[in-house]
Amino acid sequence: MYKENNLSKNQQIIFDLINKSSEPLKAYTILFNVQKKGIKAPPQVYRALDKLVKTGKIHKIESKNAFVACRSSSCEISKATAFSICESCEMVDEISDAKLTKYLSSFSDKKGTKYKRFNLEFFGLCKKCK
Amino acid sequence: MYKENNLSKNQQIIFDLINKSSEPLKAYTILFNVQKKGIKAPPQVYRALDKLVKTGKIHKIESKNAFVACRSSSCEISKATAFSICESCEMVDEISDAKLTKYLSSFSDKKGTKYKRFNLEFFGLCKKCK
DNA sequence: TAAAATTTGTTATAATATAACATTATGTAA
DNA sequence: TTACATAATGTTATATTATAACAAATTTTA
Ligand SMILES: [Zn+2]
Ligand SMILES: [Zn+2]
Ligand SMILES: [Zn+2]
Ligand SMILES: [Zn+2]
Repeated sequence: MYKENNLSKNQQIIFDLINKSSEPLKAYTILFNVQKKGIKAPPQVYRALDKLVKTGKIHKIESKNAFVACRSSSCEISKATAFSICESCEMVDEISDAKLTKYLSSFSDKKGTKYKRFNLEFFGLCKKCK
Repeated sequence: MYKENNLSKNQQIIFDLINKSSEPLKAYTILFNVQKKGIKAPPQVYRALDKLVKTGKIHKIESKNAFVACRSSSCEISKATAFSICESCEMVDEISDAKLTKYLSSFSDKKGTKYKRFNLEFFGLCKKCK
């Protein structure tokens, strides 16, 4: 049962829910929505979320404590994530921009230190809200 | 009493604590440390933190739910924040890099949308931990 | 000095996340 | 196949982070 893809039962249920959602989902929203499928307690949700984040299938929007499915090819197992967040309607889009990714991935600070991962969150108004 | 600077009593107490700290402080760590000064309950801390964030005196490190004093001149009331975060020792430094700020402040996505604010968090190992 | 805006104090509770432990399922290799 | 290791699950309880709601005091503005 677990061989066809690399997700376990709970991971698949939770990924499917996040993946079909048009907006970021919070852990307890997820919990309420999967209780009918037998996932009853917070640790089951958080464990699946942790794994999905680790494998890059989803990302956490840190400023919202919410999760979205990865829609980008350039984030490469979550080493380089960028999002646009609407301050009015809460919409979140993953930004896939090769130049931006390259610029930030190769960024080094004044001491010459390079970083192995970054997360960038842009805030503003989306098209609908402008 | 509130005229000499623009901070109220609780705001000043909490700002002083964060400002002299070498690491990000969490709200309940702050609460514990200011109880001897008469700040006894979470809302008092969170209200001061909200105001300090709004006025740009401190920033929230979203990935850590913790707060640091602003050390940059280029973030201009928190429109453009960037941090380096050590994954080992939890150290956080605010990055002041005019080119980076300019690049991201003028960034527009594929649809031509510009954003009015961003927060960037870099992760890696600091000098001590390498 | 009166009105408005801000800050404070306080209690209770909501929302987010993890610890700890027992059990079951799955992958690997002798 | 059996034995072992690893990963996933189920469950209860609890820790951590954050806000609601309301009353009172302080400060600012006019
Ligand atoms: Zn992605
Ligand atoms: Zn919007
Ligand atoms: Zn700053
Ligand atoms: Zn370090």
